[in-house]
Amino acid sequence: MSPTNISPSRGRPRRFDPDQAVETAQQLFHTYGYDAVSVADVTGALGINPPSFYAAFGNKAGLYLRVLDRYAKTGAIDLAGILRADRPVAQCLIAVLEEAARRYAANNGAVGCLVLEGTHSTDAGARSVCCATHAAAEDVIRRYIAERHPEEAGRLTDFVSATMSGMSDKARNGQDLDRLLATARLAGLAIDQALPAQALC
Amino acid sequence: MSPTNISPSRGRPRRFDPDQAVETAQQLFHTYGYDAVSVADVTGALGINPPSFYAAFGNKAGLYLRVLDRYAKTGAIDLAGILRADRPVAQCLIAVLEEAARRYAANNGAVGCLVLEGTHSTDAGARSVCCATHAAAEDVIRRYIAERHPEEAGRLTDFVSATMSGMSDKARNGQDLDRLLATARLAGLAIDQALPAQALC
DNA sequence: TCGCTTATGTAGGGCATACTACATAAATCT
DNA sequence: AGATTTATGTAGTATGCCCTACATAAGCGA
Repeated sequence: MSPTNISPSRGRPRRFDPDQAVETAQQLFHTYGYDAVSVADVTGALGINPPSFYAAFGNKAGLYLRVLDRYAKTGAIDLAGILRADRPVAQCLIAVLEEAARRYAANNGAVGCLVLEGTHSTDAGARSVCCATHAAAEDVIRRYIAERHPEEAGRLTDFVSATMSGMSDKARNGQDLDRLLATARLAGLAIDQALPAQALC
Repeated sequence: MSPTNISPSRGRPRRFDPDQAVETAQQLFHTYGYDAVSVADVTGALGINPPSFYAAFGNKAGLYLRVLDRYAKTGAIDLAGILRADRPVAQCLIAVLEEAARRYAANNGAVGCLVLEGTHSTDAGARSVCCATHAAAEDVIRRYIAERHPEEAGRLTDFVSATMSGMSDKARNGQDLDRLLATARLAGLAIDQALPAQALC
C-alpha cells in the first residue's frame, strides 16, 4: 500500500537527509535549470552515490517533483494571500507583480521563477509539469479578476502573466531588484488604466 | 586569405545548397530550440551525412551563427525602421510591441523570438551570442528613447524588453495573435502614460 | 545470535551526443 | 589524360548522460 516508510527505522539508516537533499537540489535547479543539472551534479553536491539517489527519489524527474513541491511552499508567490477580495483588483494585481519582482531578484544565484524557467526545459516531462503548475497559477489570477471584472479577466491575466515571464527572464539576465520593480510598476500603470477605479468591493 | 570559395567551382560540387540548409536549420532551431535540435536532426532533415555538414559549417555553433544572421535579415523586427524620429516615441514603441506580437505568433510552428529563445539555451556559446544580440537590440531602443526622454530611457527599455520576452514566452505556450496583440496594447497604455503626449518632434 | 530489511559502494551498461579518419567520387586546371 | 581540388559516404571515436546489477554494510526484531 504505502511505498514509503511504514516503520520509521528498519534496515540500514540513510547517510543523508532527503529533505535537505531536496533543498540542495532546489538551489541547483533554480540556479542552473533542470537541463543543466545532471544527476551526477546532484549526487556530487550531496556527497552520495547514484544508487542512494535513485533509491530515495526514483529518478531525476521524481526529485524535480519534490523540488517543485518544496518551491510551492517556500519560494513561490502566495497568490491566495495577495489577491484579496476586500481590496481593489488592480491594487492586488500590482502587488503580485511587485512581489514577483522581489522574489525573482537574486537570492544566492537562484534568480527568476523556478517554474517559468522549467517551462523552457528540453525534457518533456519537466516542461509539462511546469506548464501545468504555471497554468494553475494563471487560473487563480483569472478567476480572481473574473469575479469583479469578467470581461477583463482574459486579457489582464495574459498581461500579468506575460509581465511575470518577462521579469523572470530579465532577472536571469542580471537585472537587479530596482529595475524589476520599475517594470512591475510600469505594468501597474496599464492595469490601473484597464481597471478604472471601481467602487471598492 | 579567404577560406571560402575563391574560384567558384573547383573540386567535387556540393549536393546541397548551404543557404537553403541554413533556412531549414532556422526553422528547426526556431521550432524546437537550439538544445533540442541535434546535428543528426539537421543532417537528417537535409538528407546529408555528418562530414558534409561539418565541411560546410564547421560545427553546430557555426551553423547557429549563420541562422542568427539569416534571422536578423528575414525574421527579426526592423527596429530601425519602426523607431522613427518624426513620430512620438510612445507610438513607435507600441508599434514595436505590436510588430513583435505579429512576428511571435505562429509561423509554421516557429513561434516566439528565435533570439530570446536562444537566451535560455544550456549551451554557453549559443546563450552568449543570443544575449549579445538581444543586448544590441535593447541598446537601439534605449538610445532611441534617450534622444527625447533621457530620464525614461532606462526603465522604459526594461519594460519594453520584458514585455517582448513575456510575449515570446506566451507565444511558445500557445497564445494566438489576438491575445499577444492585447498584451502589447495593454503594455502600450503604460508607455503612453509614462511618456505623456509631448509636442511632436 | 540469527535472519530480515534497508541503504550503500563499486562498477558498469546502454544510449545519444558532437565530431572525425579515411578512402572514394566528381568536378576543374594544366 | 593526368594532377589537383573539393565533397561525399562509411564507419567509428570519445564523451557525457540516466540509470542499474550486485555484493556488502548496518540497523532492527525474534
